[in-house]
Amino acid sequence: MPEDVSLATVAARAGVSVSTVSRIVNGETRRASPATVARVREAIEAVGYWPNQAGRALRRGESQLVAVLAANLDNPAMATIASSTETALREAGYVTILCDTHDRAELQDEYLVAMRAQRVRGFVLIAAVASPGLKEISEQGAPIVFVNRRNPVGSGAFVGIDDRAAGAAAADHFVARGHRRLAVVSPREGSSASTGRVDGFVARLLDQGWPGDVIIREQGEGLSHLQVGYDAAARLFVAGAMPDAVLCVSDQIAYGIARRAREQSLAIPDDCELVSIDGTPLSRWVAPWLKSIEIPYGVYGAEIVAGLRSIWSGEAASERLLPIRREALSSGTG
Amino acid sequence: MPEDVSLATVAARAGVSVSTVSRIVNGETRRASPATVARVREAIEAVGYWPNQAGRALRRGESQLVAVLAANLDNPAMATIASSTETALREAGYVTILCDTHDRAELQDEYLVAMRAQRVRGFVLIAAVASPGLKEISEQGAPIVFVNRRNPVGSGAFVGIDDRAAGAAAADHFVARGHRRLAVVSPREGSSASTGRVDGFVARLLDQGWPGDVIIREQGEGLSHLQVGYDAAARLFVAGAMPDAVLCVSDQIAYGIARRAREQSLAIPDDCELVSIDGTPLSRWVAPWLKSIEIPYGVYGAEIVAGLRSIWSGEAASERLLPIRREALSSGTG
DNA sequence: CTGAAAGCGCTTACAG
DNA sequence: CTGAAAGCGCTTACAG
Repeated sequence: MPEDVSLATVAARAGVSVSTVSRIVNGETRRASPATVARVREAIEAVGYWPNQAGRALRRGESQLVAVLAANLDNPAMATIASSTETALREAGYVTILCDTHDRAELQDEYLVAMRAQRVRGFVLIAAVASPGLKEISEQGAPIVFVNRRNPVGSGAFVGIDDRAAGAAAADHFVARGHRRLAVVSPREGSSASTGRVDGFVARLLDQGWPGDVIIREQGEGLSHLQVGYDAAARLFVAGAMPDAVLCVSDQIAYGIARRAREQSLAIPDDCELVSIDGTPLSRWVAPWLKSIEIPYGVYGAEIVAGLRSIWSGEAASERLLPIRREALSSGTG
Repeated sequence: MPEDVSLATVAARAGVSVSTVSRIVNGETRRASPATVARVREAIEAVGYWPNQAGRALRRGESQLVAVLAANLDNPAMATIASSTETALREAGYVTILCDTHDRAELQDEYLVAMRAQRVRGFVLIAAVASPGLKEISEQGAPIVFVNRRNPVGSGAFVGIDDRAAGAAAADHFVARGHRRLAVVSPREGSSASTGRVDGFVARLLDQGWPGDVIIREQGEGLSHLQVGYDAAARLFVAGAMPDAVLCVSDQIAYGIARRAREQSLAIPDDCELVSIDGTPLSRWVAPWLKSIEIPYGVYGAEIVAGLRSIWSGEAASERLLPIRREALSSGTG
């Protein structure tokens, strides 16, 4: 095991005090003689010194840890966001503690408490669920950035897309393609993201004078969006009432619908066009028939870090809406 | 922000010393009077005390942090392992620091150094790459569990499957199905897992007297296994030399091959059967044509924690080979 | 330009 | 049954 090398070890070897070593380690080299700096650096190298972060955290009263709580890492979109956040945090000098809440309120609270005990510098909540603990810490003003789903029990900094605009874009696409019977599928327990997308979709159609009864709003049950789509499609794909086109609020819902379509020998996209608001890279490989309004997951990390920084510097909670990409709508197989 | 409540706060409120509070917090209640315990517990509750982990780590000389370095969280199998590890560690009282090394040696080393500075209690390396830093810490005897890929620069505890046996099982399956022209696709830069699977597959066929020249060993280039499969399939799918069946060392390779097949209007599995060694849950949804030898990712977490524990208790590095499931081979569409 | 000293919050022998 | 004290490794005013 790595022997523990402390400031004192380095100081002894370099023949200086720990204060001096500490300053040099922290980059305060200008008020030390070049000779001392060199000697100390040599000693650091020689003994393989790395600052003990526990000591530093204790003294400074804060760690470099940031807690990222994700609802479900088995969801590729969530995993991609988590990964891009982790990368951006590392580049900014922070260390990511990742927690998978499995979309469960108690687990989320358990993590919130544990992370507080770690004195984390901030929280990133990817698809947060409502919970007493969340309410408490968000009211206390803990530094939290909400991702994809807005704070379900209050307000706060947010990183995501303009969900209503994305829904409206899908509506425009379907209208342009001449579809007549439209549906939208979302999970029964709707997050702010889901409801925003559905609402934007429906509102745009109503605005254009569509009769409400040709817009099917189907909701699905299930632990995963895969299941949600599969469940909803069972009610959607009934003879004589097939929709021409379906908006799926996520890629995984589209996968679930497609599975049901296969089982019922329906052809996607010939019998029914599917469009999602998501567009994860994986879809291009496993679901070439899926058209998507793309969410720029790759840049989430940077925005999330920017959000944390703005909170740390005392600015008001910001709302960062990233631009969606509609190019993939016009290409593809459909 | 959460005010910092320390042992001293609790002690003052309960009218006892910090020593007493500390003992009670740590469950050493038997040598304290019931009245005191009750008073302290009330005080803890009242002020919302949670032990500062930095203080505890500093004093104890070790944290409850465990570093999990994964090569690529965008790979669903890796994300699933990471998530199951995180869950198992939490249940065992540890906190997971997750790092995505993007399969890059320098990044892996950067993380290794940073995690050492955090005084993590152990490392979990999912698909480790060879790097100088890894060589150093593994030689120093740091507590490391290698997952899926064995230590590329030495030895150490391992959690994974019997790769050769899995390859052999695929061979048996193809033979039983009466296929004549067989192929196996793996990444060019092979990990211990890939090469083991390929070797086991080929060895079993040679054992049974197959001529070596009807076994195609194709390797693909690419950052992801998706790309690897897509690349390899370009050379595999040539008129007049089509294989009857292809073993893919991962699901993602199969997805890549399937994409190429679609582009060339080949029917999977009618023109060519695909079998993978992986069997992630997602495949059942997006690739129903894929048969798999299933790796039990769900139980990896528990085994990894068991591996860490055995290292901590001073036992010799263990090799934990989890049972593969072959049931999915005989079902499915193919 | 450099060092002695205090103190962050915790745990743990030790004394009583 | 309980408390005073030391010390984990660090940073930072303060003194020189």
